[in-house]
Amino acid sequence: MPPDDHPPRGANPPRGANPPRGANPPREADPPLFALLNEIAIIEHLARNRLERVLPEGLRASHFVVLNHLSRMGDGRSPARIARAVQVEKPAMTNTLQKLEARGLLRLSPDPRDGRGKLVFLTEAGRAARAACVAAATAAIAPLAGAVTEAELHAALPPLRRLRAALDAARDAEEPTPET
Amino acid sequence: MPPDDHPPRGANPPRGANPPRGANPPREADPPLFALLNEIAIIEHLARNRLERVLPEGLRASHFVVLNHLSRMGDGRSPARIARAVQVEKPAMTNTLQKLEARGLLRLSPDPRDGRGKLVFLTEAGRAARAACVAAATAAIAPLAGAVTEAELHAALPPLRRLRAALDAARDAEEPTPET
DNA sequence: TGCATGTAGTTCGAAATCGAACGATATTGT
DNA sequence: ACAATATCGTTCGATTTCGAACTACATGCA
Repeated sequence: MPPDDHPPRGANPPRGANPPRGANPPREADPPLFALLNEIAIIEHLARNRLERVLPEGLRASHFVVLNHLSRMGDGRSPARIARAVQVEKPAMTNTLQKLEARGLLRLSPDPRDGRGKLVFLTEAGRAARAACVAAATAAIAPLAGAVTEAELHAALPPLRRLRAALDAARDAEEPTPET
Repeated sequence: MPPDDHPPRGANPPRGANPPRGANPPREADPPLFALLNEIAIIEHLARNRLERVLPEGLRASHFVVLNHLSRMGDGRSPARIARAVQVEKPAMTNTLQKLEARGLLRLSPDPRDGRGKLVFLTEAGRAARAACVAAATAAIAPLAGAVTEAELHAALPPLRRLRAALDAARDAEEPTPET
């Protein structure tokens, strides 16, 4: 969701000249939840760009997320489970895992308990790459520390977690289409 | 930036059996700013999916953002200016505007004051579509109102705006590579 | 047991986004 | 006036993402 701008007090419809039918003036502001999601969309976009700039060559944010997930939550998990956890669809996870395996950062083995399934394991190179990514990311967001206080972070996190949970719940409650 | 999961207290490395080399256990938690950006990434992802589900057929979040921007900030702006405001690259904006023009939601005319430029104007259908989108989006996020209080929203917004500004500034300060 | 249904991972096609590069026009400096 | 430089919108190629559909295997129920 590429983001919108914030509303400067007096927007400037191009003055002078008259383009076909003329420019129309601005309108009112957004409701607070709208504004919040807007800001979140912008931040996500900027943060992802910044992250991918400092990541090792060719590593994408989605790759880092998988490495980080496996490192933090433990590996030996199935692709489907990882996909659900990091909120991407299965084909995207297939693609991501193939790229990471081609780089030697993880290994896929068949699940001995489920003939359909696979299990994902980090290699040593994978753990090292994850550590390098974390270091790079940490350095990249260090300059932002001055913009927000620790207290604000701790205050903002719980509501955002609730918002996330509500969005998650709202999504799950969308499948049935009972007739009549 | 597809998101990571939150760390449940005792992660469960698949017990029983021994897959090739065995599953490795989880690690420690993330620093708060990390966690915040993580949460933001998840929320953005879920919110965008939810938004696109309720938008009129074929309309994407990026399209809505442009319609909303023009309606709120005033139209008669150049594509490049819109692109900067909503944080997408120029080719993406070209694509978005072409799609919207094909739908008759806006009109592109040459800039009388700049032979290179164009100016973007909303059509009546465009304003109507924007209103419909806003209504749909408002209805879509209504169920989330219970998850976060108005006070929390107002408390969370200023730090996020500062974070956004810091990210924006950090991005601009990345171009020069002065030698020696 | 046998069949229906569900899930795992993959393939396929469509769409969006980005970076790089290009022609056209503006602007700036000398 | 004229060259150097910057900006505008676009095209191109590569990459990612998604939804739908497919095969293979699991699980539940008669």
